[in-house]
Amino acid sequence: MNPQSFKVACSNCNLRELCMPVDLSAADLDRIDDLVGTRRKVKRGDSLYHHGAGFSSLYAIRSGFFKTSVTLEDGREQVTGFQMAGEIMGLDGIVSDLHTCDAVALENAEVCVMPFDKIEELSREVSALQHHVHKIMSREIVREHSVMMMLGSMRAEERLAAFLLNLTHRLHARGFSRSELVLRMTREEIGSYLGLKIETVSRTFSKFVDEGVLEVKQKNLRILRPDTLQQLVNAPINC
Amino acid sequence: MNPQSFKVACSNCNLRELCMPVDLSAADLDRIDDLVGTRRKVKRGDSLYHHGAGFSSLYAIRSGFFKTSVTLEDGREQVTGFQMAGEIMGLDGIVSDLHTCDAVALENAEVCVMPFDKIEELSREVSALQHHVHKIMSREIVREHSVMMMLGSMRAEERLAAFLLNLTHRLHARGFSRSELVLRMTREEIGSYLGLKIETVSRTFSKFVDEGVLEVKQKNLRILRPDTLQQLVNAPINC
DNA sequence: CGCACGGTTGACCTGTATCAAGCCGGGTGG
DNA sequence: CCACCCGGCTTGATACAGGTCAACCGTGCG
Repeated sequence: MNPQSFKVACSNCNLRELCMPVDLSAADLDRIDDLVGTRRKVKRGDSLYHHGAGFSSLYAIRSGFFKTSVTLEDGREQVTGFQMAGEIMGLDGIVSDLHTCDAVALENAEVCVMPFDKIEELSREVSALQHHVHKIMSREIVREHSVMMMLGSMRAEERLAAFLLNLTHRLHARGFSRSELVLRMTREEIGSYLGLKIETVSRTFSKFVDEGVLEVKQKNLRILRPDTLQQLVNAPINC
Repeated sequence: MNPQSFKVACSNCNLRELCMPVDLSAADLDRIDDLVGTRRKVKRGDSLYHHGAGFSSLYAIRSGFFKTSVTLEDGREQVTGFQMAGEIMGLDGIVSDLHTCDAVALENAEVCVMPFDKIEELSREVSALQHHVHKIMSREIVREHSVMMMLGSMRAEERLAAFLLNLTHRLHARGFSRSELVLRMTREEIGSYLGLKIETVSRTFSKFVDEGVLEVKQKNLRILRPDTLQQLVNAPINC
């Protein structure tokens, strides 16, 4: 087999529109193909990087599903996000050249490794890429604002509703169903992300089922009444 | 008076080491002086920008104190941060060219207005600036992780302790006392930031006073036993 | 002087945590 | 192929941190 066929190339990657700028000239696209040095497979349960490790690259998820988390000295873990295909990981490492969170694969995954010095170098020459990098970081900041809103100002039901809507929204953008999904994380990980204990997550799922909003069969969910979830997210406090 | 004396210049700004790269050549420093188009004064209570407004610039705080917040449709406000001299605001606007949060001055303030297209242009030529911008955004992401940890996994006392240590840490970096500080925000704003109600914030302050950890006289605080606060948090303070 | 606003404190309530028991489904080994 | 086990999940009973409601206080300003 021709070794060329193994060449990593963004230009023919079907996730390109998710992780790369859209309006590139053919010449720029060619150069961007060089961004991805290698690919890396990560087995379910293994970590892509962990806190304290040196930072050198950003990672674009080609397939699979990750969680990122930070940990307190006493062992308390806070899940800071769940990442899926087309999303970029590793931004936390830029500021101090050390990763500050852990990234663990929740299912077998493959990522494109993009050395950050290469990204910076190419960004200086391709302004569309430069702006794209800025947007990715800004998007992450804005996402975290909404997590802060969830954690600081919402009740358990509202947090879970917001979480489910966010997941389906992102899955739908990747061609999956709007109403059916498979959770890749445990109830405990959902709880950590939402600032809730596992029992509360479970009870809230059950409540949604009782109300006919959701069908739950282990990790398989079907959203029967997305409108009800949506109302919960921006509902007045005493409903 | 010579109009030159009014020229905005980072090169002779005493906050430069806080908001600009440290190791610039004289030539690069010259160019960076052009980044700041204008300065803008913001009166206490006024907003620097608000959600929905178009994005065009980042802002470096020269003096004063700000809060940033996001708001739910039903009016619930979540304070996402407090910003002081030398810190950069406006990063939330990059992703969609619209601001998604409000920035309100908690005391009369002055900011340096840095048009973002200029920042990008100059970043392409001065790699130290480019990397600095990346670091600022990454730092904000990491900061928000620790807020998520606070909101998701800490109890009221721990949150307030973490908040106070973070504030004094940043104030100390600006030459202020490690143990005495003046709160520029209300108890309600602290509560919003920490995901607590005003009564809980007040009670927790009182508890710290009872325990001899803190002296509180309205907005004036004196930290008597920083070690006790540190133990409560048992985590390194980032940012 | 008196009002208004931010803050404190007390009494009580409730949403979520905690503790505990049991269930379910998938994997393993006999 | 079944029995068992184990990890993830659910459910119930109870506890408690923090929320809610309400009264009051202190300071600063008109």
